[in-house]
Amino acid sequence: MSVAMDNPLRSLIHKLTSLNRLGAEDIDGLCRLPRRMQWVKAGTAIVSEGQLVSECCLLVDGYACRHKVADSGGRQIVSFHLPGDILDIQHLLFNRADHNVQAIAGAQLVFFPMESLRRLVAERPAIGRALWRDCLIDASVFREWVLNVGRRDAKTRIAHMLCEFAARAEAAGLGSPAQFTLPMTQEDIADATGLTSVHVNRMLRVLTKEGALVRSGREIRIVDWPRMRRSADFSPEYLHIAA
Amino acid sequence: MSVAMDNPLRSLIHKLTSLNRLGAEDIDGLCRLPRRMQWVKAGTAIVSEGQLVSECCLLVDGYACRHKVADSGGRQIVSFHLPGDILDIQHLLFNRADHNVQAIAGAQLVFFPMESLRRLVAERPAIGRALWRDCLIDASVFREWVLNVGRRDAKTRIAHMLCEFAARAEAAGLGSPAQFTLPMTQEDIADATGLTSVHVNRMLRVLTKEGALVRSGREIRIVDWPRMRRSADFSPEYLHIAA
DNA sequence: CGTCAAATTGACAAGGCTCAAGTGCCGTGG
DNA sequence: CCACGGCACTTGAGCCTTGTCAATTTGACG
Repeated sequence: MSVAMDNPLRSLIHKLTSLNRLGAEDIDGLCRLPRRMQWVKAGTAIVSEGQLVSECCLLVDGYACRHKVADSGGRQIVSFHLPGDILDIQHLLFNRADHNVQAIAGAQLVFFPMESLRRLVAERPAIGRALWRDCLIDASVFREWVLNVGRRDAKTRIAHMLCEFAARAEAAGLGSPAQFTLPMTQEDIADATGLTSVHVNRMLRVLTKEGALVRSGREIRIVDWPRMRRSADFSPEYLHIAA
Repeated sequence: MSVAMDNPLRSLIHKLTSLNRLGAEDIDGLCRLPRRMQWVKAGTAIVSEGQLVSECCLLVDGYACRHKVADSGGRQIVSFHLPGDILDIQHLLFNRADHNVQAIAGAQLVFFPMESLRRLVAERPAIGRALWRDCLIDASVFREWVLNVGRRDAKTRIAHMLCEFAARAEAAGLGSPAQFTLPMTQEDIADATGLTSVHVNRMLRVLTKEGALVRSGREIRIVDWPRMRRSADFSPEYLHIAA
């Protein structure tokens, strides 16, 4: 089987397998999908709101986010993405993008023709179930973000965002949640939490002074995870990470 | 056919048909699903966070919302629901609820055993597609709410929420978007917009004084829809309402 | 060593919150 | 039919969290 060697799809297969049991034929179908790879540099717009979309984008390496822009010019990041994440599976059933997708750091992407993916989903229901489940998890995370941005104070919001990032990075096999490097600027954190970069900076410093975390540059070390969890009002259930 | 007479499912069939073309057998399958009806009074908890869920709840009449609660005690409504909406389709693939569902006003509900629904989805892919699309629309609405709560000022937020309600009420066949009656209290509006009820009250008055809308009790008349749309930063594309 | 983006810091302004009191509406029971 | 009670809605005053503006420092990299 070409599976184990099929590097660019390894993270995808790992994720889909964790979402729903897949058979050899399912995995084979994924590997046979036509695809093109592309490397993009930090800040590149991958999908733009209003655009007609005919490909599905998988993040293989690096980081990305999805965001919307208000009339006032304010930018709201609605999710961050790690390697293995599918960035726009919603276009399986929508033609037009209702939000933007952007690379945060440099990123390695794989594009699948949406039409082939649709065919594969029709032929292999197990893949459909896995993808559907992925959409439902996305939605659950959005709900938590509405709560985060709507009902938590600045310090808690930022702490929560950091906890989520840590938990998802661990689940994606990127290392311990106790220590990680953020790919995004403080301005990005501000856009994700509905704050300003100035205030994010202040609150990060408070969290540091309180001993919840240690920073050096963008590297974060969470000293006392249970305490951090508490002060972030973070419970990982909404991420629906398989046990 | 029993379809046209099958009153409690009419709004569901209408909605699913608008999401994906359904054949007679699909509709027949829906009508044959075992089901129980229940009427609940205003404020009833329909699903609670953490609960194991084995039924799927359809809102036939009345209004409901989904919400989460922060550590601080703050409640954040993450969506409102109108007749025809499925309140917890995510439990098709999750066992446990990650948020709460609650009736806003009195509501007529239909419950389907989740297991039968799973079987139907497996047998009738067209229904699966319609439901999947419904989930994707939910997710799109959540993204817009993250933007609304994260990056718009109080007045715009509230105006946006009203526009969304009006647009969805019209799509659900409940009347013109220019005139409608809100089922929720100002406290509910506050919990949906991440504000306090006091401030919601003040902003509603400002919107009224500015001539954007006319109120009498909970009845809202939007005088100048294009202007309201503009001051709400509202574009309905994210609702993905079929043309 | 120069450049540029990102991070940091301070002073001040303001949007929205808190607390508190009062009003109006509507259903219920006498 | 009217009095009562409860909930939602209003309104005001003062405070506080967060935003704004602007200057400076730091760090990565050529």
